[in-house]
Amino acid sequence: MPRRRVIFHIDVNSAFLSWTAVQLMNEGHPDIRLVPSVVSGDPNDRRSIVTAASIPAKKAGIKTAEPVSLALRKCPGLIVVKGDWEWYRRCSEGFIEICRRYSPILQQFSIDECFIDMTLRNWGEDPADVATRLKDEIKNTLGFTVNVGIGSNKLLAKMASEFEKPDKVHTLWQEEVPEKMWPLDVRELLWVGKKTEEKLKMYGIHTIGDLAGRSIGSLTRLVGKKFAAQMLENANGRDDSPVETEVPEAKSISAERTFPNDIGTEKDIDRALFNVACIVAHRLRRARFHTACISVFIKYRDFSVVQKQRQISQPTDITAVILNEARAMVSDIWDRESPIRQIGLGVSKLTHENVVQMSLFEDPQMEYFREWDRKYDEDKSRNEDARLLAYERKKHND
DNA sequence: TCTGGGGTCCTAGGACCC
DNA sequence: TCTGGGGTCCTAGGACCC
Repeated sequence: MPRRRVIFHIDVNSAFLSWTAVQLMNEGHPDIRLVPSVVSGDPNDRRSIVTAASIPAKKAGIKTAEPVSLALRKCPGLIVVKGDWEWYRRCSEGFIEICRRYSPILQQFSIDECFIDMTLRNWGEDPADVATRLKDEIKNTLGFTVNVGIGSNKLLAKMASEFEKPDKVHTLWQEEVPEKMWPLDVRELLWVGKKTEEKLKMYGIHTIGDLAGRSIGSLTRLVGKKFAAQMLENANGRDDSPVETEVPEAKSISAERTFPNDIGTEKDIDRALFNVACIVAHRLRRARFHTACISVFIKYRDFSVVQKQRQISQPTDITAVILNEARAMVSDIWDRESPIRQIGLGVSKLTHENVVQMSLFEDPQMEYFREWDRKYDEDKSRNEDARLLAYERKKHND
C-alpha cells in the first residue's frame, strides 16, 4: 500500500540575526533578538541594506532588504551589526548535522533551510512530536530557534514552516489545504512574487483559494504555460518533487559591485571590472571549472539594466581572457553618458577542465597570464588560512 | 540619506540549417 | 520572383528564491 509522504521543512528563524545574537552572547553581550536590531553588510556603506531584522525591529516597521539608512530613520535606537559569514557557515553546518540525524534523505535548500523526508520512519508517534524534539534539540545545543513545517510534500512543508514564528511546529496536510492555505493572500504562495501578485490581483485573484479555482487557460494568458500549470498545482497543494540529496553542480558564477557613489569614467569602470573578474575567475579555478560563456551587466542610476553575453570558442579560466571579453562587452552596451550604479560579471556554460582540449599553439602571453593567476590564487589561499587561524584563536581566547 | 549580492529558470525572437 | 515548417542554438530580458 502506498503510504503518504511525510516531509519536514526546517527553517531557522531570522537566521542571520539569530546567529549573530548567539555569537554576541558567547562574547558576553546581551541578546539582540530582544531589542530592535538588524544585520547588514557593511553598516558604514550608505547603500547597505537590511539582511535580517529582529522581531522587535519588524514591529517597528523595518523590513528585510530595505536600506539601513531608512531603517535608522524609522527606528533611531536601532542596533546595526555587520554579518559574519564564516560564523554563519558554521551555524548552518551545525543545524544541518542535527537534521540529518533524523533522516538521511536531506536536501539543503539554502544556508538556513532544509527538507528532510521522514516517510520511512516508523511512526509510533505523532510526526509533530518528532518535529518538536528536533526543534528543541537545535535550540538546546546550538542556541537558536527554528520553525518546522510538516506536510505531505515539499511545498506544503515549506508553506507550513512560514506559519506563526518563532520556535513553532505546524502541519499542512493535503486535507488541511482548504482551511489553512486557501485563505492566505496569493503572494504567500511559493514562486508568486511581486510582479505575479500584481497580475493576479488585476484579474480578481486575491487568495490562494481564488487561484486554485481558476482554469489553466486563463492563467496561461497571464504568466505563460509552464508557470501557470505549476502555480495551479501548487495552489491545490500538489507537488511531487522529491527531496534531492545530491548537491547540484554550479551552473554559473558571478560577482557584482555597487558603488558608494554612481560612477562615470572609463577608469572607474575598468577598475571595478578588474576586481570582479579576479573574484569570478578565482572562484572558477577553485571549483576546477572552465567557462564557455561570459556576461556583463550595467545597472544605471534609475535601476534599469543592460546586459550582454558572449560565447567563447575556447573555454577558459584565465582572468585576463575573461576580463578582456568583459571590457569589450561593457564598451558595447554602456551609453557613455549615464552614471553607473552597479556593474557585474558572470560566467556560465561551465565545463570541467579535464574535458577541455588545450590548443597546441597557445599564445605565449597565456603562460604569463596563467602565472599571474597562480600567484593570485596562492595569495588568496594564504590570506584565507591566516584569517581562519585568527578566527580560531579568537574563539579559543573567548 | 532608497533600494545588496548570489543564484536558478523561463520566454521570446532571430539566425541558421535542412 | 512571391513561398513552408521544424528544430536547434544563441541572446536579451524578466521573474523568482534566500
